[in-house]
Amino acid sequence: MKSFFFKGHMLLAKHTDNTMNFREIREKFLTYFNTHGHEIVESSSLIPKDDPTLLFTNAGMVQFKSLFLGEEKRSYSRAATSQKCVRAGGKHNDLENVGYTSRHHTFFEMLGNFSFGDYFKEEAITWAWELLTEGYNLPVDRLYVTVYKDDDEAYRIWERNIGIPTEKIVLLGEKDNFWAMGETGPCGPCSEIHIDQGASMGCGKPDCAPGCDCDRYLEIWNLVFTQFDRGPSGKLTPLPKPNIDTGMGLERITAAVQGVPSNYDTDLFKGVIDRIQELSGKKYHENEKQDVAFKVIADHARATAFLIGDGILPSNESRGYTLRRIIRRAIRFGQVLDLDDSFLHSICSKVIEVMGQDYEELIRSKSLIEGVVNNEEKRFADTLHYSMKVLDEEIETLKAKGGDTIPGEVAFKLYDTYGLSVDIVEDVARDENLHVDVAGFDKAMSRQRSLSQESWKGSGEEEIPEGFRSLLARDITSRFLGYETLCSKANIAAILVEGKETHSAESGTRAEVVLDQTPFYGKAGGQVGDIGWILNGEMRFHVADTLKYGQGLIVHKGQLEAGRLSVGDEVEARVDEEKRKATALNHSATHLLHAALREVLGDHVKQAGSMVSPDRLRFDFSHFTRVEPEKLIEIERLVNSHIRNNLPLHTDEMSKEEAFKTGAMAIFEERYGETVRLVRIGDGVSMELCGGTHTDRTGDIGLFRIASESAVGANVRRIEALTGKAALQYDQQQSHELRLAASLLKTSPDKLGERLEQLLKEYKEKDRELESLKGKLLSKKSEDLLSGVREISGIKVIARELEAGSPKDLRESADRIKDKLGSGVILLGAKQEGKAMLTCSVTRDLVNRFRAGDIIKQLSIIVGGKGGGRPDMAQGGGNKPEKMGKALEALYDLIKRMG
RNA sequence: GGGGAUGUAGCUCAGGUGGGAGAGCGGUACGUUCGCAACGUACAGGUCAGGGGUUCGAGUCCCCUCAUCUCCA
Repeated sequence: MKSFFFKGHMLLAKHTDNTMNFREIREKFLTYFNTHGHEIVESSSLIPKDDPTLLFTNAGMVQFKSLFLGEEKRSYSRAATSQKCVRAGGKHNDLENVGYTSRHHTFFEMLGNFSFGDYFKEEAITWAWELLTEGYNLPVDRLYVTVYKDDDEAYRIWERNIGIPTEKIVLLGEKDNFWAMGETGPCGPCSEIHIDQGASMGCGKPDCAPGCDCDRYLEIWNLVFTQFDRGPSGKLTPLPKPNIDTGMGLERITAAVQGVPSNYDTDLFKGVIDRIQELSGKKYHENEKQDVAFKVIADHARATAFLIGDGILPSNESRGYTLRRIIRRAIRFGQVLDLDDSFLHSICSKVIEVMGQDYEELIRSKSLIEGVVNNEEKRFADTLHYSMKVLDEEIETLKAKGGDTIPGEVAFKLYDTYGLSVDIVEDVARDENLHVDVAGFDKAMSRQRSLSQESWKGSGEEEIPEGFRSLLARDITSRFLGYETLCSKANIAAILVEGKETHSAESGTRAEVVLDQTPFYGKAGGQVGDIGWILNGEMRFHVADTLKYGQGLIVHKGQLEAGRLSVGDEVEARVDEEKRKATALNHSATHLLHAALREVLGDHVKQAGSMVSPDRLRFDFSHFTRVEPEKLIEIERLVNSHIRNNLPLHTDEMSKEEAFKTGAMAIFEERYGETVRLVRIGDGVSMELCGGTHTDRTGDIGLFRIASESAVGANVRRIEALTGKAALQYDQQQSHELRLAASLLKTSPDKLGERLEQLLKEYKEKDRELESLKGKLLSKKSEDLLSGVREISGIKVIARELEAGSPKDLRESADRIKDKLGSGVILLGAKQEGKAMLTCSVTRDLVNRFRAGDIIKQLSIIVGGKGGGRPDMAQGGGNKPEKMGKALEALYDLIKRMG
């Protein structure tokens, strides 16, 4: 990597000590703050937990939000992170800008240091300056700072303590330098550090300065001083303990340190761009249009790899849809570089290579990432094909009308409904010598935007209820004893009734109880909460469900059946043993199933959701197609053989690093603490990080049966299965049904298939026989009917009532008579369930004189209804069957008049 | 979360205003042919996504549900 700087950008990198690569830059940041007492916290997932307001983690402070709000306490009050962030979709959306600038990304890493009521402005500013100028050796003369106009304190620190000349301190207003989490809540002024990239990068205006929109002054670090609480009225109240929240994009600081003009010229992107060059045969920095494509593909490949690595799969809604758009945008720009065949997965592999050493989730998901991207490339080709067809039709109708401009509405419909982007429409239009009304398109677009914006309610992520947030804020948690015991003594730590804390509860009330320690397992990791009882002498509280909030708040939800409950009481907590044991069997079986799926279907299989209850287990996993029945049998067989081998299960607590070294599987959706619990089955059969409760040996499971396999959404399948007693019951039920079916068919279960085939064949033969008999009967009848033919004005006319079950039967009778009659008018009627049906048929030679449709319209009125049809055949009816005779008779008069 | 589109034979799809469920490809059988490809003939294959409603009558109109696609947030 070092060679990159020397060879490629020696000239650009003249002013800094440029031997640092991006990993060293990241490392330096973290160790710098670590030596200043900061806890180095791992990046949280791109899926924000417990936060309905966000689609993706988009800043370093996201995982600390509850600390800033004072809702949670941790062992540290200073932290530093390098946080994975995505800005695409949702409130911050940079997707459309990526490629056209040197700074925008959908995925980036945010370096940040945070103070939770600990140090404040002075330290934040001093450290930031020291790290930039001494740690990273950025040239002092090119650094500028901005300060919020009313923030005298920060101004003073910059000027006096740091010694920045006043002409290099720029005062900015609310828009640029005042930060708020939302309409209300914590907020405060901020101060940014900019680097002057030289006049050649700028707009050249005389008043160009930090804060200008051009590229000359690049913001590299934003220091936010959260010192106020904004009330609903807009009034700012100083916080008793102000916070620090800073953010510095790794990509930007790397570009600055390495002295390159664009983030895409840093070693973060070098390998990825090289791979694109190899695949396309095109060179980066050769032509502007192609460079856009290089940037888009490089950026989007990073976002794609990281999003899938955090468990997001392409779909047609929400997060999954944003991922799909990112993938498709990359594919579309691939066409600019003549990258037609599936190329993106190969770029993603390169991303994994470059970033994987610091983000092991990428390596763990390698085959999933490649498989998903491959699959998406195929799907995209399908929708493109379909939408192009619609466009062709639109162009055809446009040309037929003699127009030369594709209306904005049409372009919008193509985009909105069929997913065909405007630039593709424009390309096609150019070939056809047509224009596109882009202004009209934009108008339709902004209308759609405002409509959608109004309806945004949140991402659907559950928030922790208010009452429990306040318990967490006071550090009230419960020690979990449930791995070792199902029954223990405990003290009541809190009681909530209808979401509000209270000191005691009377018999009969529904309540939520928190104990200082408990054997009850709170719903987590897919395993349902325990049920059971909390007892004390006369007092009897039935626990119907157990929930877990935050890191360790376990809540027993249920009803006080007898006695009185008060905070501080000593009680006995007893879990329903039978239910818990059944759950444990299902949970251990889930691990075996997961392992078997990976063995039979491949490494791309990853848990995408799970539900473990006493009755059954449900397992959702990433997979691209239906699981064939043969594979299901194989999976079932594999799990059962592990059960018969009666393998031991071991659980160990260890550090996260240690656990990952063992190669254990971790589940995307879980946020793990520093110490994790590793559940091992046998000798390497299964290793998963899991907080759930398990059985001691696999043999306890007894029997494992897959009950169903189905689709949940794009790329996700679901298996439902049973174990132990439930599996046996299921089996017995199935074989009972089988025996019943066999005995009904007078055969044995093993010959049931054969017998059914034979019966179906017979059934078909009988059906055919029935049809032919019906036909014979009809032609016999029609002969009878022919005898009733009357000649009116030289036209053969038949009007008769017969027995028929449906309009179809009537029609067929009429057809037969028509065949025999040669020429004439036929009217047939039938009664059924208080209704009258009529069918009129006119032979081809007479349709010019008599129209069946007209005839039936007039006659249907007589039976109290309506009718219609074609000239040669028409049907009608009404709800007065008693008038049938009159209607039939009326035909003769009608023919007389019309003829 | 809000909007648009699609759902018909194994596959790709057609079915103006409500009035006999179709085509092409594929499948099976037979034929032309030494054989293959090709062609011809015949046949099989359908809960028109599911449920409710309007109507004498619904693939078609209305309402609900589901799945897939797509745009916005």
